[in-house]
Amino acid sequence: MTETRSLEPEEWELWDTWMRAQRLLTRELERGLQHDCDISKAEFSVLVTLWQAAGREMRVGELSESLDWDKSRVSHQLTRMEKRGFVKRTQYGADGRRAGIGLTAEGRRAAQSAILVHGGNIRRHFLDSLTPEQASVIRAWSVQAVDRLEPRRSEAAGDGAS
Amino acid sequence: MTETRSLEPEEWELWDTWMRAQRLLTRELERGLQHDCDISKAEFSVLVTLWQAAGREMRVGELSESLDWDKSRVSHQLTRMEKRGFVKRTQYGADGRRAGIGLTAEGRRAAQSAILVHGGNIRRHFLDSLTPEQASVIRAWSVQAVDRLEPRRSEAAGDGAS
DNA sequence: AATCTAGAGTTGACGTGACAACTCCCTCGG
DNA sequence: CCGAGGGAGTTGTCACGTCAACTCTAGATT
Repeated sequence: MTETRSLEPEEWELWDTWMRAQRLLTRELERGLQHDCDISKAEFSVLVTLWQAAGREMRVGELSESLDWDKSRVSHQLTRMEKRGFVKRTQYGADGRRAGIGLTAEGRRAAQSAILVHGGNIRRHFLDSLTPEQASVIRAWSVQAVDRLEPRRSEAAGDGAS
Repeated sequence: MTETRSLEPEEWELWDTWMRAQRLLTRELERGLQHDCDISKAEFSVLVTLWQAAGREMRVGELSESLDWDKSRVSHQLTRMEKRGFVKRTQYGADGRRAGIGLTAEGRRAAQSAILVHGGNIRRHFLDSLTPEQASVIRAWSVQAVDRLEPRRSEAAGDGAS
């Protein structure tokens, strides 16, 4: 105990700088999203996921699984987005109350435009700042970290290429 | 504009995986902090910053600058932490109302223990997962990103070492 | 069939974070 | 002396995120 020493200054500095870089980058991107598309990062995530479902309605559980969000978080987010008119909850079965989630016309419009704009921002702020070597190291570390930290989804991660 | 093409699938996948890794890692660390030390990441940040001031009282503006947080965010956080008994606001001048911020005894205790425990968690979950090459690439990218995204603080980053 | 239970979804409470409006005091210019 | 302006902090509001408690339905048990 007395000499756990926690972290060496240089270790702490690596951690701190890395965290700071992430925070700055995500903040910048979120600001861009808000400014250019008037939607939040959370809204973007939901829009993209539903967009990728290509018109098919999703269930809350599917969204939750796919986004790796708590179900209640998804529910709260859907409530907010329903108020904004981006998504609608529909009845699933004939009698039951299970909700299917679909994009409204406005949701589709917002999703399409946001994907373009935000994609461009990601390229400008992140991808273009990486040397090929950095890209490959970061990719490798990320895959390894996700693998280690995310028990399920070990296979079928959906990464298709390479 | 018409053919921005947004992102290639492989670019998108790099971005997505990286974000996912970050999210998983920070979630894990935050859970550890909450579970082991019963404090949040935000509380930890404030405690550490005040701890590093070694007893000297700080001003809200200094905290805000040092954490790179909005001043109102600092103020809200201090209100909550004052309620929990971690910090206290003291009068600064003889007559004025400028507040100095200091740790309470309980705040000092919490800070000390959290720095140890959390440091260990950072090592286990992050530092130990890095090869030397990954560490150096990530360090380089982070420095470069912070430099690009954080106009002020170009020099005198305040972390002491190198 | 009556009930138990597991799963899906919702709700409420609360901490977190961003932004804008506000207060207070101090200083500067008339 | 008075009022304009500005810096430091605070407060309000709203969106986001987590946890625990709740509701409702359907399938399982008896």
